[in-house]
Amino acid sequence: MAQTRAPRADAVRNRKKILDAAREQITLHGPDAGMDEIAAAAGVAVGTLYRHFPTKTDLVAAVVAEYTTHVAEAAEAARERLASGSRAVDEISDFLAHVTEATATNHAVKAAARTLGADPVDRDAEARAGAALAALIQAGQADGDIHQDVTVDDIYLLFSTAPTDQPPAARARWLSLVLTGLTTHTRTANAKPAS
Amino acid sequence: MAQTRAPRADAVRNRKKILDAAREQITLHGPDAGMDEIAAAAGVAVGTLYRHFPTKTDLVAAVVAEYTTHVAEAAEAARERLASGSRAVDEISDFLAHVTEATATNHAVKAAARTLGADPVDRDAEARAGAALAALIQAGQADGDIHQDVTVDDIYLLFSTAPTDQPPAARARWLSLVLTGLTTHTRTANAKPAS
DNA sequence: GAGTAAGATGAACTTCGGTTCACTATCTAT
DNA sequence: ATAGATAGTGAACCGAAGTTCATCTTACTC
Repeated sequence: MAQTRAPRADAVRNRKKILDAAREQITLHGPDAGMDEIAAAAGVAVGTLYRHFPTKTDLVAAVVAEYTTHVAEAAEAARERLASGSRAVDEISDFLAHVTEATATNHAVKAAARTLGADPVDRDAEARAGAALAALIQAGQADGDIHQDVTVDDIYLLFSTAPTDQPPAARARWLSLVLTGLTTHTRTANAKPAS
Repeated sequence: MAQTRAPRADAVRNRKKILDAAREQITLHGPDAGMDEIAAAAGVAVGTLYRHFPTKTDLVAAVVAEYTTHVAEAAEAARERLASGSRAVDEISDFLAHVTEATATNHAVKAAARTLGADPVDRDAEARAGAALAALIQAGQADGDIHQDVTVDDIYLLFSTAPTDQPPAARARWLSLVLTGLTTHTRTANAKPAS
């Protein structure tokens, strides 16, 4: 049952070009980025775009999936680092800072995803991220740095609303305020974690 | 220079009907709510709608303005209550809970405002809300309930991203988490303020 | 190096929703 | 009661953006 033969080389190349262009254009011009614009940016005709992604919704979903995978990998990397003796709170702080940044960049992309139908998020990647995050939280609680009642859902809840269209300074402040609610540290301690 | 004579009675009536219908339809069907739909819901023809609001953006802006005014009034009412001996933290908590609720309801409206051009927010109402909020924060800090470094901008920053499409329980949890970052209280104290 | 299936092209089509405007109805000042 | 401005009506207009498809190209197979 090995029927579907390998995709053509140029098809693979184009798929990547389209995905990159889509991310870039949507980030730049918001959900209003037209299929024509994206195609042009990718150096491809509209028809090609539709061969790879039958609908605009599918295209955006694919872009979001890339992002989700990225977050999952970051979470798992943070957990790995625990083995090297790093402190869980610090890893969580860094991870969340990273996610906040990434989310800010992908602001428009996620907005576009909402505008169309919020879609089949990559369940697998989401699960991996959740597992890694749970381990980090547990470690942090064992250290006495994270409030006992904090759950993975809390993190999701807070970061699903991370400010995206604010300047970097505001985003940093937001992160600081939110972390105060999760950790047992005072605000200054958050800003300058023991090195 | 008293030239513009009083608007006709039916015009005033229709304006209100349109505003109500717009809020309702946008809340219901999101930013996609068509001008035709809104007009129909208001029991009016499209043309009438355009007489009152030359563009869809203007219409949405007007709806948002109503909301802003509402928030400003709530903030001022909270400040008034300080005179009656109520505690500032509690007033702030209640106010923020109220805003979170109101924002959840107006979720789609604000989304619509973004989709079109984020607009001339009612500067006056915003200023009034800011002044009232500043007074509340100051009082809370004097009581020792609110962290010294908290500012009005912090509140704006946090609540500009209040979760809107989450179920009530999640919104309550979110509020609790965020308040922990603002007050000197522990989480349980927030949930059950001294009566 | 043919032959052929997979892929690419882009002009044209369709849909959809905001907006217009010539016309009619209604209110209000005299 | 009447005039005339003010407001309301809704079919038609228009442009934008997603999507299709008949045709041409190109990469892989034997």
